[in-house]
Amino acid sequence: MFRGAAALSLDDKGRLAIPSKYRKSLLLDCEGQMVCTIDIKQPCLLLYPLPQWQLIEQKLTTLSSMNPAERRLQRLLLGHAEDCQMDKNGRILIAPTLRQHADLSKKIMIIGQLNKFELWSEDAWQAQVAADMAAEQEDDLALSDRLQDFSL
Amino acid sequence: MFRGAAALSLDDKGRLAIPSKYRKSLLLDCEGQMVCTIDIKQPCLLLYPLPQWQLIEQKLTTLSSMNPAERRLQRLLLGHAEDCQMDKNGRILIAPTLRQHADLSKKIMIIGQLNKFELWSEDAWQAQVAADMAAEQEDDLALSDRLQDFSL
DNA sequence: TCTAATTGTGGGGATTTGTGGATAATTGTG
DNA sequence: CACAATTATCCACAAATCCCCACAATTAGA
Repeated sequence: MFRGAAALSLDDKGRLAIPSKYRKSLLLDCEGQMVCTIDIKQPCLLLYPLPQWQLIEQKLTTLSSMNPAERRLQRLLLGHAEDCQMDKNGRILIAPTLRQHADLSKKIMIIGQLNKFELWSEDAWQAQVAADMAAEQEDDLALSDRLQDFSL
Repeated sequence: MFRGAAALSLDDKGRLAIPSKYRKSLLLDCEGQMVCTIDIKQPCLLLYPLPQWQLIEQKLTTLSSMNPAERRLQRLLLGHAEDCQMDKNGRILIAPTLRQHADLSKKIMIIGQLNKFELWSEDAWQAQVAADMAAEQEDDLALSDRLQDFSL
């Protein structure tokens, strides 16, 4: 499972070097084959090892194409999904369309989130963290059931 | 289970020597592998032996990435989680980002908290203790159900 | 009180990693 | 079929990281 954040940079060709601590497990899990798509709630990209992505695809097929919200989710996720193959140096190429969605320029953050990575522009990530921290400081009167009993 | 507080110092490279009374059990439990992340309510860091951390990760996987509050918790905890491996001298390296979050400079407190440690700057720790003591002096009109029945 | 052992601290050097650029291969197009 | 444009592979340098050794300080024991 992936965790942690790392700063790295997109080069002129749009290549992104995966931090070496993740490379070994990616080669084992999926021989470097990944799928990148957009996040529908935040200005970031989601990067899945192929097996993890296939689970998502399965779930998506169970959604009804009659329900507009579910249909929309399918269209957004599948429509933006791009195959990414790690090269011999542990780098992947991010398609221009995707780069645009997350406003990725030179300075990038890659964030491990268990079954996937999130890709953020450095500025957007810092803004997000600040916003998240601020939200956590407030008294959450209506915490979800799952969070009520969450102990760290 | 860990308890007690100890003062120690970060060296120039950001390394922290774990007090020797904890080292043996850490080597047994997890061969010195730990995970450090931020505390979302307080300016301190949380340091878990790997097995303890994995329990947290399991709980995090049950949360929905559609619910904003649950997603926020995942992002903050996982996004700031760093692997820490004790070196031959019983030291761990604290990443710069984490140091910054808890405002850690030279003088540090490490606090045993059962399944984890807390890392505080010495100043912040003393302020926190004072604040906690003051809070306990007040009449707590709205004690939680669990505290109502708590006897020491 | 002196010695020995353990713990805390500092620093040098080898290795790995991230990044940029050059060359080779492949694809698409006229 | 040839040429251009894009993509992949390889190489090299610089920077950061890790690993090991050495010394100081403290504690414990004789």
